[in-house]
Amino acid sequence: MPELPEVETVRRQLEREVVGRRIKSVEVRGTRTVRRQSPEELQRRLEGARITGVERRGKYLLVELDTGDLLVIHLRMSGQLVRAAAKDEVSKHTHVIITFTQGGQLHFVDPRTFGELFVVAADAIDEQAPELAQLGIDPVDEPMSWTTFARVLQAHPMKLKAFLTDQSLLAGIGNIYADEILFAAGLRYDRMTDSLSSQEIRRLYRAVVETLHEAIRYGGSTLADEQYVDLHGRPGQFQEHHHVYNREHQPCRRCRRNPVLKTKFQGRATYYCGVCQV
DNA sequence: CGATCTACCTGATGGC
DNA sequence: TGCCATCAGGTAGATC
Repeated sequence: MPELPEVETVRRQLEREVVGRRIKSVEVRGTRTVRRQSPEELQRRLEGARITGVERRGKYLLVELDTGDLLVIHLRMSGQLVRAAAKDEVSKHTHVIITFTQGGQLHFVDPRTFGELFVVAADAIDEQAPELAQLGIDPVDEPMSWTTFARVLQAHPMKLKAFLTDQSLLAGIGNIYADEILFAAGLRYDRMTDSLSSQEIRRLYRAVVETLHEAIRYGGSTLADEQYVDLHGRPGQFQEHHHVYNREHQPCRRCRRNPVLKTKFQGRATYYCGVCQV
């Protein structure tokens, strides 16, 4: 589900909706969502804390607390953060309910239960959450020059889609946006990183930055299963602007003649135009 | 070291 | 209808 644009959409909404609020109580249901520490520890460290900010690194959300702790949230495939009222009915797959002292709740909903919440001390995050320390450059949060991009690209010979989705090199790009970025750059998913001309490197760099920002502008992508909705339960709109993802057999939006092709790469569906991408 | 697979889950969909 | 296989935005860990 959520990749950088969806997580960033939720981050911006959280910034408006929950910063300044104090956590009154935390209810953990089920055993999978809070698995790195006991639910009791998570509750103890959250209850009474005031939220001071919401940051994002790649696909991770970092909710900053006035206690010096961070609430780290990863939505994985099917996680959602949804605002709710105490009187609202709690859906079947709601695994964590955070209630604020001023009223209102935040629900963590996740049918597939791959998503995760945990609390760490902000100053111990690198030791206690090594997966965060390993993240590469976030192309939206940490704008980089195209020469920096080129250096990272050329230092790691691999196929372009593997490069784009490697969270330790660039943080935040997943299966949808890798395909959309490669289409925008006019490059095939299986081109090698070290085979690109400097013009192609610049095209890819521009495509990374522009595609992600454009997707954020449209509130991210929601597919037919509606696994991604924003804080207010609303779907994104960027799927209407996809050029290749989920468009197998439909005409390429650039050349308007050739059908979008679908193949499998690294076990994932991969969409591309066999003519416009070289 | 990289690549390839498998596991973690529920639910939707399509073929028979 | 039902049953079974396949697939879905992600990532970590095992194995080769």
